[in-house]
Amino acid sequence: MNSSVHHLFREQTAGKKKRERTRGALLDSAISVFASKGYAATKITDITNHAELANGTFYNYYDDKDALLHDVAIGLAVEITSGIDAELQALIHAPTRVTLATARCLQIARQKPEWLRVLLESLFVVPEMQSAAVKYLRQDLELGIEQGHFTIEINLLLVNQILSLIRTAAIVDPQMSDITIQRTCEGLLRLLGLSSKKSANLVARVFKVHLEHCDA
Amino acid sequence: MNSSVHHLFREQTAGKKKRERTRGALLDSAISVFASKGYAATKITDITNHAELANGTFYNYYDDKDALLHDVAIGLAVEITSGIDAELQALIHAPTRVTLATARCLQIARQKPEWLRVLLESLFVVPEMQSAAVKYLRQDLELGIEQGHFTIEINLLLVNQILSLIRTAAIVDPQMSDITIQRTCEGLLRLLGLSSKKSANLVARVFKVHLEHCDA
DNA sequence: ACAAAGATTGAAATTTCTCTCATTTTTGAG
DNA sequence: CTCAAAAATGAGAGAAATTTCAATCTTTGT
Repeated sequence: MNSSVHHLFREQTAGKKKRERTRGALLDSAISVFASKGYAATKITDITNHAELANGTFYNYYDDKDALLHDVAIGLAVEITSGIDAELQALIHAPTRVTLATARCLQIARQKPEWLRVLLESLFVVPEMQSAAVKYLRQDLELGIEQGHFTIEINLLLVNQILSLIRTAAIVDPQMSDITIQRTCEGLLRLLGLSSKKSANLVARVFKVHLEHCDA
Repeated sequence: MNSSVHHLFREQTAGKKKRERTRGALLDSAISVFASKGYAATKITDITNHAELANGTFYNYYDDKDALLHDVAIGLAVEITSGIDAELQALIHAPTRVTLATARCLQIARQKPEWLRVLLESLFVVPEMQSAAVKYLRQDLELGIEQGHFTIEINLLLVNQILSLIRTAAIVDPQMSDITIQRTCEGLLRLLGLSSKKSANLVARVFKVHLEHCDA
């Protein structure tokens, strides 16, 4: 049906024993089904059908849907952040770091729309997702304040406001066009205290330098 | 159990015929139950029990939960916006209008936490809520651009970003303390292009002039 | 006060999932 | 290839909701 569907977990478990491969199939199917029907509306049999497994097989691996979402979310988070983290290594300018991280995150959402949708749902079901996101962000925010770029106070509300801008992009424009990514980055920088002009300039520059060969 | 529960719809239908009064009871109970258990987890019988009606009575009024949420959301939206709208009549300074509207909206969320929680859930189930919110906001955004205060481009993404800041306040701080309201207003103004300093000053001023006798 | 229309009731049929487990099939180490 | 262990199966019991509807009660206009 959709040749662009990715199989993160099946790839990760390709060479391993049957048990791990089946688990991978369940996790990949969970991503597809959670993304298309929403977590709440998903039934266990939706997932096992999609994975072409018997309904009972699910219970050899997980106690319930929540436990499955937990593993899916952790897996996705590790996959996404490890790549972005590596790319940011050399960057010391906090606004650039934040912009690039956000843009990369949203670009992944374009290539793999299901991933971000599932991750965003997991924020409210898997508590450790929230705190992991907060931890990552806070470092760059502190850096930006030290550097004098961000003229705001760091608090839990602000961090959640930032996450909500990313969430909003995914909801308003599931296709995640370049313009949506840029506007989201600009909005984020304005939220952190940069002027409209500086935000627009920085986003333009970051796209030119780091993202020009990555268009949809 | 909770003397602070409001009965918007029962009040609205007090003098009317039985049919309308029962509908009002269902709507008020729906607000309570949706807010306390969440929309997805709410069963029809939760609502009829809360309204002290037989389970079958629900089906004399609505086909399903969605139809009920629709009526609840419309009713709440009208109630909230009409009050705020009246207060904003005389104000012509767009940033002040936006700040005051946001602050009032969040103050209502403090007094009637159930209302905002239900409204926010409805944004993704009742499509016309989204467009109604957009219509209201857009006027003030255009005004602010004309006045030279907002240095942004109006688009669907921006409007949803604004709504998401309000949503975030409700999620992060359900108590809706004054500090959360202020930070949300400030973040909103920064998102619209005001500097951190101007945002903080304006919010302080608006709270002093319009909101000083309204503390929790 | 009366009766027809309108509204409510709650037991029971129906639907929809979850979860178990005895049985069958597959796997992979020797 | 063999066979014990591992994994998968899917029918069905059980739990939890939804929905229907014939019977009953309440309202309201006259």
